[in-house]
Amino acid sequence: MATTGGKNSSGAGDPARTLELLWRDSAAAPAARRGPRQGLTVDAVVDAALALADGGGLDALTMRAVAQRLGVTPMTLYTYVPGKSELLDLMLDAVFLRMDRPPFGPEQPWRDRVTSVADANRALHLRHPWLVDLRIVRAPLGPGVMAKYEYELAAFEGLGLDDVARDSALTFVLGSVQAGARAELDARAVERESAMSDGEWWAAHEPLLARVFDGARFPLASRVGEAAAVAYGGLYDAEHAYAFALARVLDGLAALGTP
Amino acid sequence: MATTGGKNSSGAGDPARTLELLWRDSAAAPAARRGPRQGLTVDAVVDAALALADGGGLDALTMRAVAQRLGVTPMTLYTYVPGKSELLDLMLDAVFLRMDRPPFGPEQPWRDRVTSVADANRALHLRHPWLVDLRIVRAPLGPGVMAKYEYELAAFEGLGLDDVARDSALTFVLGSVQAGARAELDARAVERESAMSDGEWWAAHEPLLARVFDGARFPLASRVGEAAAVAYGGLYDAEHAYAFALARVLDGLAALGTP
DNA sequence: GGGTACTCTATACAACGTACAGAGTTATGG
DNA sequence: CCATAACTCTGTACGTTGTATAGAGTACCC
Repeated sequence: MATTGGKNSSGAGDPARTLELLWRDSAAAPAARRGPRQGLTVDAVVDAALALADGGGLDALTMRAVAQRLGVTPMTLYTYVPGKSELLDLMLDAVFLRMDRPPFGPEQPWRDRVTSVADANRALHLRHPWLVDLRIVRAPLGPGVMAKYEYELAAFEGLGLDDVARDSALTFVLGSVQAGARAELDARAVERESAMSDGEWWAAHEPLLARVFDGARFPLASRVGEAAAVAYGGLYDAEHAYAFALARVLDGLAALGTP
Repeated sequence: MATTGGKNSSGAGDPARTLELLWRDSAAAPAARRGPRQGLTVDAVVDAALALADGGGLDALTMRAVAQRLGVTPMTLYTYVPGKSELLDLMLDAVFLRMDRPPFGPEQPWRDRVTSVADANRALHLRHPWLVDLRIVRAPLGPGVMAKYEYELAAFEGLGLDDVARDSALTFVLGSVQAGARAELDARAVERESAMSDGEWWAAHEPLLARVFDGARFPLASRVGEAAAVAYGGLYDAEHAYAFALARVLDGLAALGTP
C-alpha cells in the first residue's frame, strides 16, 4: 500500500492570481515589463512538470527536478508560478484542454456518446497517472476545465435529464471511471515496483496465505476470490473491470428514462 | 487542489513479516523474548496512528507524532512495525475489522443489502478521511480485509451472479462509494482550510469568473453549472450526489438479472 | 541617469522517514 | 554463575522536500 500523503494543498493561494495564470492573462500585466526578459514561459514550466509527472508520477514531480529540466535554479520557477499547488492546477487544466473532443453526431445514441466520454477519461487517467492522486478541492476553472465540462455535458443530450440531473450524471460517470483507473494504476505500480507480477507474488506467498483462503472461516471470500483470480489468470483484470463498470453505469442511467 | 504525493510505498517490505503482523502471529516468535519487556503493543501503535489520521488526515500522521502520543522516541516505533507503510497496512485492516456487520436476513432483498453495504462504506470513509488517500496496491490480506470481503460478497446473494461477476459487482459498488466519498471529503477540506464556504468563495470571486460563465463560449456549462449551484445552494451537495449514484448503481446491477 | 521593478541565484530552514550506533536489560548456554 | 547473545529504546544524523529570504545583476521610466 502506498499513499499520496502530502502538503501540496491548493486553493490556498490567491485565487485571482491562479485564475490569471489559468487564462494566461497577459492583459493583467503591463505589456512592457521592467527587469530582464524572462527566459522561460509558464507553458514551458507546465510542460516540463507534465513530462516529469507523466513519466514518474507525483513522486518525480519536484520543483528541483522541474528546474533542472529547464536549466534553471529551483527558485526561478517561483517567478512563473506562485507555488507547487498552482503548478498542479495548471497541469490539470492543460491536460484537460488538450483532450480530443470529436463533435457528437446529432443522431448518435446517448450510450455511444457517454461511452466515448468514459473511454476518453480512462485514457486520460492512464496517460497521466498523477491525475488520480490529485485532490481537486476547488476545481481550477481554467479554459481546459470549462471546455471539458461543456463537451461532456453534451453527451447526455437526449436522456431527458434536467440540468441538475445532468450534472449529477456526469459526476457519476466520471467518478466510476476514476475509481477504475485508480485501481488499474495501483495494480500496475505494484508490479513495476516489486518487479514481480501479481501471479508470481501470489505463488510465492501461497503458503502464508493458507489461513486467508481458509474455506471454513471465509467460505465465500475464498471461493469467489479464487474464481476471480483464476478467471483473470491471477491478475487483476482492469479491462474486464472497466467494461463491467461501464455497462452497469449505462444501464443505471438508462433506468432514469424509463420509470 | 491538493495531492497526496508521497513515498509511503508498501508491499515493498517483506510480505511475510507484514502478514505476521496483520494476524498478530505471536506463534512466529518465541514465547519468552530476550531483552527488556516491550512497553507498548502493536495495537497501541496502530490506535495512536488511527487517532492522528482520523483527526488530521495523513498529513498529521507522522512517525514523530505517533511516537510523541505514546511517550516514546520516534525510532522506538520501529521495534513494533517495520516502517510507515506497514503501519498503514495495519491501520487499514484495523478499521475494516472493526466495521459493524449485522447479518443479512434471508428474506432481505438484495437492494437493501447492497444499500447497507454502500452506506457502511460511505460512513467508514467519512469517519476515516485518510482512507481515500491510501493507494491499496496489494491489499494487505489481514483478518479485517478478509472479513469485510466475506461479508460484503454475501450482499449480492440472489442476484443470479456467478462468482466472477459477484466480485466485479462488489468492486463496482465500492468504487462508486469511494469516488463519492472522495469528492465529499475534498469539499469539506476546502471549506475548513479556506475558512470560507463554497458559496462565499464563489461570491467573492464572481467578477473574476465572468469569462467562465460566458454563455456564448460555454453555453451548456454555464447553464448547467449555475443550475446545479442554485439547486444546492451554492454548495456541492454530497448527500444528493451519493443518493443519485447509489440509485444508478442499483439500477445498473438490476439490469444484470433482466437481460 | 538615477530609481525602480524585475529576474535569477545562493543559502537556509523546518519538516519528513529512517539508517546507524550505542547504552542498558534480560534470558540462555556453558 | 556468568559471559554472551538477543532484545529495547535512545540520540544523532542524512538526504529530500517546498519555499522564505536576501542579494546581485538588468532593463525600462521619468
